[in-house]
Amino acid sequence: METVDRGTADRRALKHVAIREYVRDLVAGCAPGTAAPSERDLVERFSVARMTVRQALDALVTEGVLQRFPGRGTFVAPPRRRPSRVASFTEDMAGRGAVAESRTLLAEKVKSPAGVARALGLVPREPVLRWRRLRLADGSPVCLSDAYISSSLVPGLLDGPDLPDSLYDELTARGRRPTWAEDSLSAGVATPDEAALLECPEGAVVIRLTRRALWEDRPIEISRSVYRADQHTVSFQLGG
Amino acid sequence: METVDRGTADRRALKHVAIREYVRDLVAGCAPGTAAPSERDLVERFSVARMTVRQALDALVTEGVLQRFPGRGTFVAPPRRRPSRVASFTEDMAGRGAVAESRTLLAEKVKSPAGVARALGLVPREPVLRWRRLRLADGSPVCLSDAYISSSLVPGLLDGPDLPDSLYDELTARGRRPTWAEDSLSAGVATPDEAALLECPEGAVVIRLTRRALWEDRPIEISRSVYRADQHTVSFQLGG
DNA sequence: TAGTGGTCTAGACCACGAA
DNA sequence: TCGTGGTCTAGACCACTAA
Repeated sequence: METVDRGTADRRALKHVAIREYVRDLVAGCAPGTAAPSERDLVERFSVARMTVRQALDALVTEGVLQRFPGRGTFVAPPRRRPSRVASFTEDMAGRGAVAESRTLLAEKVKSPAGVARALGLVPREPVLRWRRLRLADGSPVCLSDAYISSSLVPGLLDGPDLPDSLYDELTARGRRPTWAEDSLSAGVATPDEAALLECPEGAVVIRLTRRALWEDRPIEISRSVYRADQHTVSFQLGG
Repeated sequence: METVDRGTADRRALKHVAIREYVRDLVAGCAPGTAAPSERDLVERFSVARMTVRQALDALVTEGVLQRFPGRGTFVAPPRRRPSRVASFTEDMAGRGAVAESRTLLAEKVKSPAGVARALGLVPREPVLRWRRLRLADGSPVCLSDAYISSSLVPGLLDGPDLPDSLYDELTARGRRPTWAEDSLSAGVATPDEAALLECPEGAVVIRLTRRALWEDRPIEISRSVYRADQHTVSFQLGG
């Protein structure tokens, strides 16, 4: 077979990407079960080989946007139930229709305590950022959080004149948003200090949540949070 | 181009599947970073077109078994961090190295209460299975669970002479294992009844967990469980 | 029977990485 | 420079579904 194509790698003009995005737009907002264009339709419309169309549709099928039925056609897939993503307090509150605020109690570079160093995979006493905050939803205290952040991955995070509003927004902006996390949850009662800050009775039931978050398999944040149990429920979705 | 191939759909002999499984076996147990055969090697070995090899490798890349690096080659991928799967109490305990047991307190077909009917997507008063159990780990009481199961999806589940050991094993055997679930978690104190069964002081801190589990987008189980907080921590993994 | 997706061929040129 | 993966062509036959 003779030369067919310069490789089409003219950059920024990948055909399968163009087709994929065309179809994505086309079916955006369509009800599940709506028919997508057939592969041969797309071949004609874009004047490409069928393999190219299939490459485009394969991506959408893998993403869960489309579903193929041999002999029938390609259709908009029903929305996929997904396991929970790693969410920040701010996002968690937004999902509940509340506005998150926080009051910084402590923001400093410290020598990592042994437990923190182990969890973050650092040498003990290696500097880490510690950020302790009281977190509020619609103005009332919900949770007390104490986060240790691996400073080598986000240099200068707490150095600016203003502290970031949201840790995860800041990590996202730096391309360091956690890609995976493990949350461990237990219940107990508030200590006097916790009670004072959370404005609840000493001995009130609280939920304690420890998070270990990784970015690309590298530990980036470990935090302990204490929630007033009378004002908070933790929900999460599990995959099949 | 003339006829090349009978379609190869001779059944049970899909080339890309054969190649995929060959490569999967080849790299099974290999350390992350180990080189996989190059695409052109596989083309020669199997005497197929390169597109066919790519189809095979695409599947393994999507699965997270392999990673491709343009210009370098294809390599065994590092193990992927995954979000939590829907686990049963039995599996949860096994993961902690404990043996799960249970004592059935109630197993009956009842008219669904309004709340349960709503959660399971049933008509109120439509029959559902109710299964209330005390659950133990290595012999000591850990949790009290009360599950409602949509009987139309698993007819006769509690009718046999013996009750199943594990609800999820039984659902799995019937091809009805939940594919997705949402767990909601709160904390509180034990009621006198709960305290008696869990063998803990009245007023002890407990974790309350509600699960709504779906099989193929259809609600199949809703349950409420009460855990002794002094003996239990709930962990879950979140995806990126 | 016509149309759909599933599989496959036998080439091609490209950009990129390592030597 | 050579080998790798990334992209693409212009066809082909198959099984399956719906009319």
